Amino acid sequence: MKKDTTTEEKIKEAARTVFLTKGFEGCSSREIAKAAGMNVALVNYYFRSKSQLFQLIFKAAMEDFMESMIYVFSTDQPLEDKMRIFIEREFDFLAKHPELPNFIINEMNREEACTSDEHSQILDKIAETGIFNDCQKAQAEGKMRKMNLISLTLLVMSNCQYPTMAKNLMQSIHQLTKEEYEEQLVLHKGYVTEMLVQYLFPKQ
Amino acid sequence: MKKDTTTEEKIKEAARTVFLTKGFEGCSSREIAKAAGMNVALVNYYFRSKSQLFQLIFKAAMEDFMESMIYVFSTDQPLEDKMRIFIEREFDFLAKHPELPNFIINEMNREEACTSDEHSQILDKIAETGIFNDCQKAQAEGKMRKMNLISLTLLVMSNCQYPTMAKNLMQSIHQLTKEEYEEQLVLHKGYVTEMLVQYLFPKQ
DNA sequence: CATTGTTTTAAACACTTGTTTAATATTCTT
DNA sequence: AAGAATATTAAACAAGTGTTTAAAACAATG
Repeated sequence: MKKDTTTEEKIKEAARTVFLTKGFEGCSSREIAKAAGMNVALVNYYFRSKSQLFQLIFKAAMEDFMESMIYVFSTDQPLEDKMRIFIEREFDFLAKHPELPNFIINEMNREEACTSDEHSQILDKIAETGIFNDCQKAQAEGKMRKMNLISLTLLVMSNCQYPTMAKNLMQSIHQLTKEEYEEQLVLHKGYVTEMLVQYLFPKQ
Repeated sequence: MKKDTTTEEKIKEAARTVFLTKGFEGCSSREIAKAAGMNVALVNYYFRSKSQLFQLIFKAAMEDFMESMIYVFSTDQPLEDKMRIFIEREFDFLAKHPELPNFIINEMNREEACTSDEHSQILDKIAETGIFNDCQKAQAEGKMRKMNLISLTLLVMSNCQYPTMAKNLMQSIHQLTKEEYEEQLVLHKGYVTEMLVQYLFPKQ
């Protein structure tokens, strides 16, 4: 009978934390095995190679990365409210998974990174929520600033993700403790929300 | 007599390009030597160790990273114009050095990264331009939205740097060629300028 | 030219890397 | 309980890692 958490899953969990904090090149198979309390050979026994294990983790991370967006977009609310809730949730999510954006962006920059074909389906999933249609409709009605999808996502992602990504840099520059910066993030979330909503949904 | 570009400099140049594109962990001493057309031993002959060479490169990169800001801030112009010019220059600079922000943020996240003490002087250098005083004055006069320095820098850096950092991710998601994304960046620069100026310097 | 000091090289060092192997332990099936 | 299938281990593999060494090539100085 299989244990409650199988060896395979233990390795996968350990691999996730190690890969996400150190990156593919920044860690060794033995480090992952050690973190899982397992023998090195077991890593390859279950996942054939470090690369294959990594691709598994990366794919899952990418889905986590996108999941929180999808939910909000699917709800039935005014666009402006959706934006507010999305930012709120995104900051919350990133507070819990602060390594995710750096991890994904870095590994996308590696040469051996996964082919680009797979990631276009992300957009499809988001499109399924109807958010993009809503935006186009709002733009046609003059309720939303006219802007293509790329810039729209860029504006939102920039302001939500960068503050988490640059945590150590900002702490170092401004001489802040971990706690002080986390407080700052809460404050910043307010500015970001206000700024984006004002700019994307101009009044009068 | 010393050659026009000494061996030492050749290695330093090669190290810069290799480190910036692949990161400290992503490359080997031999790779750097090869890129410089030199023997491995020479790297350590001139720089003692991979780590010491890296710290040299990192420090220089950090200064490049900050340089473009300083200049604009030192000029004698209205704050709003400074902001516009800064964003313009920052996008230009990042188009020429797209690896810089990712490099710095990543290496800051490594455990063995340089101590945080050194980086606080960055803020001092920026402070010397008087930009922060100008901001406080403008805020006191009601010409600029009240906001602490951290959020102010975060807003600007987020919107300038993230679009470059997430280049591969965005290209992949939106199925864009390198050239298409670069065009998009020019367009996006306009949105960012408009949004930040409107939000930071509200009219009426 | 001989003798310095400096620069460059090939080779070696000990160690870590990803991966495989062959033996052992454990679990499952009958 | 016996045998087959699966899971786990320690050990080994070749290749690559950062770094050092000792000898060679070079340049400068007397």
